[in-house]
Amino acid sequence: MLKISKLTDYSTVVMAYLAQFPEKMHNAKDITAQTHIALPTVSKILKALTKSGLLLSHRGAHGGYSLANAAIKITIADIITAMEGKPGLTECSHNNTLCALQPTCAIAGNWQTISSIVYKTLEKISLQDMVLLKGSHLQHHFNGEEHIK
Amino acid sequence: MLKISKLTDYSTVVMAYLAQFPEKMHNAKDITAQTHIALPTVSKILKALTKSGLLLSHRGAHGGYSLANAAIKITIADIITAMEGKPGLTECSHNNTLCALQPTCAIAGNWQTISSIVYKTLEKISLQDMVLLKGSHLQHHFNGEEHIK
DNA sequence: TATAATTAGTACTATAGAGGTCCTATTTTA
DNA sequence: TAAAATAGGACCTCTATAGTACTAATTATA
Repeated sequence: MLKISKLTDYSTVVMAYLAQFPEKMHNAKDITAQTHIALPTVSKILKALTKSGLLLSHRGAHGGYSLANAAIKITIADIITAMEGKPGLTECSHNNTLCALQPTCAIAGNWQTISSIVYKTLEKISLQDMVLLKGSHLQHHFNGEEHIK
Repeated sequence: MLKISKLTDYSTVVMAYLAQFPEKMHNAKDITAQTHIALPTVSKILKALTKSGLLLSHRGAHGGYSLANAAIKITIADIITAMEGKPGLTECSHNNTLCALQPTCAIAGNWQTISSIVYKTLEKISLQDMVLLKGSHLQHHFNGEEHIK
């Protein structure tokens, strides 16, 4: 149902936690304790986010992870992209050659457009929005700007 | 990667085809021939869309399917909802009780908001947009309205 | 009224992908 | 040198999706 994966979902939880103490270094065990996500899962997420450049890692004793950028510069779109690759609603949103229907499909171009609209929407929501503003404020944020017309 | 399912994707192709000849009745075999989607799959899709009220069906000889409403009244959101249920980006977008993290999850409310923003975006795109306007026009349609701010 | 055409409904199977776990190597601090 | 962490895979299990097939019900028409 137009879902992001559970891992991606968890990633936003983890990122949101890290964003609350941006200057501090957090190790996987610490994050598990705070978020109640299983340790191996947290570990997997942290590795993926690091590889994509959203987190910085530091090995060894007193090592851990921290945000690579300010929370206001990191968007929901960034997190989804890091975990799942660039989002596209359909196969043909990226790769025109994959779909067998392509030659007769009248609407392929539209899906690329729609995907990009959704992506831009997600790019407008920062990690900071998630953490500081909490639910209702985010709502006003968008309503106030007449985001959806 | 934030995908809709293949069946849903096909559904939009089928709906778009039907919308090109709204007054005519089309049977499953006809639609298969035109869209190049396998017959059993087309059949499955047509049944689902009928059950959700997007299509009207007529049994027996010379029976078939036709749009239940004008193409301009049917939105992409309608089609996705018909095939997959109301879209929500995360588990907790609908059901607050499902997620084990809920008590400590700081961002659940935000996902509900974001899901609803995405949904509203998809509600703004009609089947008519898909069929008549074709790719580039749809783009202008949204750019012109400064849809994404 | 019989027949052919067509949808309705249900049940089944196979496959891919997601989620989750664990092990070993590497790096860094103290 | 030892302990504390992350890095990087390998691996397993389970679920949901996609696709298929079969039978029943309905309708037009000859």
